[in-house]
Amino acid sequence: MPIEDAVSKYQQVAALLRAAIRSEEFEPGSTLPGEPELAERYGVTRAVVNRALGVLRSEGLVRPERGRGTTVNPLPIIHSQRTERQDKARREAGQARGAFAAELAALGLESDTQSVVSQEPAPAHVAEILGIGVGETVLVRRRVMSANGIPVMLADSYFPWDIAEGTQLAEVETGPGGAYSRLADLGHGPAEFTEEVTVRSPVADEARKLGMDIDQRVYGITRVATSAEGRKVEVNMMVLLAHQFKLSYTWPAG
Amino acid sequence: MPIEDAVSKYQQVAALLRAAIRSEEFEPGSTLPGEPELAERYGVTRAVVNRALGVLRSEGLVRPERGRGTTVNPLPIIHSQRTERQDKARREAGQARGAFAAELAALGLESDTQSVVSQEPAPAHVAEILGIGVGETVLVRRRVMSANGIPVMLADSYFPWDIAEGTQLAEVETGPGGAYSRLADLGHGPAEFTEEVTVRSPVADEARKLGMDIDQRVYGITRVATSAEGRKVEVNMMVLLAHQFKLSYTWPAG
DNA sequence: CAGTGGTCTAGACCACCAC
DNA sequence: TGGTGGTCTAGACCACTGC
Repeated sequence: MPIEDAVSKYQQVAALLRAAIRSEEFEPGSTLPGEPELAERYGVTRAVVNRALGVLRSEGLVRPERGRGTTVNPLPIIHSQRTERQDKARREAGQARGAFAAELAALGLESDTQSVVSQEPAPAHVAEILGIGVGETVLVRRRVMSANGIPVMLADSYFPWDIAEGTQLAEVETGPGGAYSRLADLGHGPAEFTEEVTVRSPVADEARKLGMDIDQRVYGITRVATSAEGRKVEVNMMVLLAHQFKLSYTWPAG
Repeated sequence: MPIEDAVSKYQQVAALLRAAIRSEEFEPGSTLPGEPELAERYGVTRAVVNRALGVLRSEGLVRPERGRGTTVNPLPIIHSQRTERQDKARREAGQARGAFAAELAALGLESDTQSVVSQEPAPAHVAEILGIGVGETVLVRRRVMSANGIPVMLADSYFPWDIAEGTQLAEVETGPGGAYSRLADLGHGPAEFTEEVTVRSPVADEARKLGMDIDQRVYGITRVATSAEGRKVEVNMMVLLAHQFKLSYTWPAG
């Protein structure tokens, strides 16, 4: 029995289970023994096991479900190349769906994107960035991206209405090269990108859409695309499961 | 009494306390009422209040301390301009301590950096990136950065020994413009940077150095600086309190 | 229906801090 | 020494799943 003092029991149980998962004693996608059995195995009460599993759950290692048991996260960490996405999208024009699909394919994962396009009044954050009035019309493209059927990312893009109106940006399929190629066709090709990254708890709506637990964390990423003329031509507000992504950025020395 | 069903009590208590903190009913730096008092106020047991505070603690909103009470996080979110740090450092050559100090000054915070320089065998990650053998000598600069006396960030920089040996890089004070200026003086000025960002639980050592709770999260950022000749001239492994930082990146369209 | 995990209570013991 | 938060037990009830 490796259960000692000085560190709390639930932390020790969490560490043991974490090690068992990392060593693939419990394989990705498999189901752990029930909490009562684990409690007996480690000589603690079920409350302690439950709390230990809560730690692993918050880290995204396991997903406990009432009635079904606790399963090990089947997905590997996705490496998202933030500064190469737009390039890739262009290079692969006509081929796959773009950067997200390519990044998943590199891991042997299936990708899926559900898109909804609509015309809406601009929310305050977006209006401020785009330099328009709150409530003025914008084009919104909302996407839910999944890996092997598991939703891992939300992305809501906002375009100024005077640019997007009546163009292919307002269609579900944006065509070869994606939205940035259409912006370029329209004379508003992005020349510079900015991303702001925070880590936070999900709001209820995000947790529901991503099928995640409230004690897990998300990246909130806001990307702004600026044209050569200095106009903000897109605001993309993304929400990613924090434990599921590695982000990488490359830039030249200033 | 706004305590209802459908959502768990501890989540409701957490939401009420979160709202009270955000509305500055409890000001930054102030101490909350004790758990027994909060339990009575909300009509729940102390266990529920304790768990609710655990939620806020994991979000970095409060810091409960045994014997002392629970205080509200006194620090605002620090906006870290990742792609402008090197520029700034050069611009302000001779003035303040560089990007970190400038970012804190913008928020009216005091900055402090504790540095230790040593000569060590290269750990595996670092050796692989620098293209040297594991255990070969590297110069290591370890820093603990604090805001208003509270440690918020660790940064360990590794330099190839053949570049750094006997230079000002091996001194505690790197001089005007910082380490990157010295690399440039030595003919190894960085031409490109890459940062990889993950979010994870802190290891015990990191949690101790940062005075944080184990259920909070850190950014793990690995920055690699590459010279014009394509040589990796620095690896900087950073650990930042995740709830305390917003990261921003700017880059030109490819 | 039996088994799962989620939550809560009541009570307890402890380490720690300030006085 | 009294108050703080951290943890644990024992037991209970519940929502949910799958048979």
